[in-house]
Amino acid sequence: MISGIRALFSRKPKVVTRFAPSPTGYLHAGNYRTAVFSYVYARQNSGKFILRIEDTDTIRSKKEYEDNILESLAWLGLPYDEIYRQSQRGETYKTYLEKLLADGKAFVSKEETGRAEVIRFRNPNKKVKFRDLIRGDIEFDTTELGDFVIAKSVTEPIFHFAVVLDDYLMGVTHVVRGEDHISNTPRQMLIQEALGAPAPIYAHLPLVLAHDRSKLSKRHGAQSMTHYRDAGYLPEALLNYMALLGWNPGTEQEIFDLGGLVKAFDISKVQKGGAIFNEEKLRWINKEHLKRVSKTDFVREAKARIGSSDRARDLGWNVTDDAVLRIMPILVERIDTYGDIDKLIFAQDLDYFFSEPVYDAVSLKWKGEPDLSSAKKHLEHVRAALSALPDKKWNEEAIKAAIWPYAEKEGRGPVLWPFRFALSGKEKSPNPFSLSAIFGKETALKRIDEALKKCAHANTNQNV
RNA sequence: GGCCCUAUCGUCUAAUGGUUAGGACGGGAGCUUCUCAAGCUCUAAAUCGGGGUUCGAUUCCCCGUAGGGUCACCA
Repeated sequence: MISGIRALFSRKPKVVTRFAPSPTGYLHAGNYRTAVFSYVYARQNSGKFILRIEDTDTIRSKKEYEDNILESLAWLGLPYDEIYRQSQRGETYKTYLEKLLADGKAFVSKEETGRAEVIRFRNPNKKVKFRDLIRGDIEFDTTELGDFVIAKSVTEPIFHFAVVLDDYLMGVTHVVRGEDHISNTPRQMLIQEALGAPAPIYAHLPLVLAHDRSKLSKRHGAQSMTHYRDAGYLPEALLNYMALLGWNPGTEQEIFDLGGLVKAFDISKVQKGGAIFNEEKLRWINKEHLKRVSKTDFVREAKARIGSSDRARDLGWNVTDDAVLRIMPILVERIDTYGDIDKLIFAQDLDYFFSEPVYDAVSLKWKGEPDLSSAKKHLEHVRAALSALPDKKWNEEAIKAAIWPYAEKEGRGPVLWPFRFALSGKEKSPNPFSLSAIFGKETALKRIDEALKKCAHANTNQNV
């Protein structure tokens, strides 16, 4: 009773998970997904999420990698409640290592290779079993492990020892990690027992695979998360995609935000087999999230990309918030990621929004027509119809209504092609009604006038 | 090789002892406002093999096979 009340007041979370990357490489899809599942599991149980930098390998650990991991997690929106670095916990490891030595549960061993002395664990040689949240019961015979090494010296613990002690001391209740750790689990449980620590609940996630079905790793097919950021992916799309890789809600819903994920996630429904990372699907999910991005966010990002492009500089574009906002619908339907905006710019598909089109008069000619007389006639009609349209009715629907009956009568191609070409100067572009609406009446009419001038000019030249 | 894990369309997956084995991405075809994009509709595409158990197995069991992981004084 009393202890129950005390527990109530100490507000100790009943679930504590951790993400424990070693800073020996950038954060990539494989370890990111482990972080996602670990984080979501903690959140949905009102638990605590710990970030622990496992930098006991002083030779391979690098500050730049730690920075990359922290930066990626911040961008992806997975805040941790506590952070630890194993390199700062030397005293703690020393204390417990000495205790194990004193208890005879570990011993200093003379070596023939490597360094002269290391600390080995005295293996009780027994069977250990545990119930994995994802895979069910797993049993190992630890005899084959021998007296394995747990530290190079009392001040230099290695992975297995540091992990077990830290999880114990930090109160980690659920260890969510990759399947590649399944075979590490028995020896870690042996260390727990020697330390008198309770065994946490394990959940071994299936691996994220490269295209050849081998484990995704830094040197094998994995891109850093910051790479996806720089390529213009949305963090919420990465979160959504990675959550779906190895898990699904059992419904047909595929688009989730973090809150939805926390609600729907069920660790027992996590897949057992590994899953290949598929960028095509990621792109699709990114587009779905892009459609939901606020105008403000979209304009900020798109404006930055367009404004800083070589094309904008070379052609002297005036890239304003308003201009970007007007072309937002066109952009959204043409891109999967913000990075695709750069491709549109490079392909010169945005030129006509920011500068006057450049083209030859002959391009105005609809296919199969002998000369520009038809184009000229239709453009004149279109110009008159548009010019008669009041300013306040200058929107896509009204513009279409003003032109459509005429196009139906005269032929859509012969009318619409020169109309659109006059506005964009491109073989491929959005339809002339959208373009007119975006450009505004003055610019639209001016461009048609320019096209008409080209027609006249071409005819004159022909006559001479 | 030892130990461990896994096995449904190309990919991510749903279903569960009884379904025409469902969805999504990608592919193909068609429709839509000239071109493009987007959208919509349709379509091809899967239960690794062999034994059981069962009236009936994709589902349960066994054996193969395949793939993966792990066997460090890395994590």
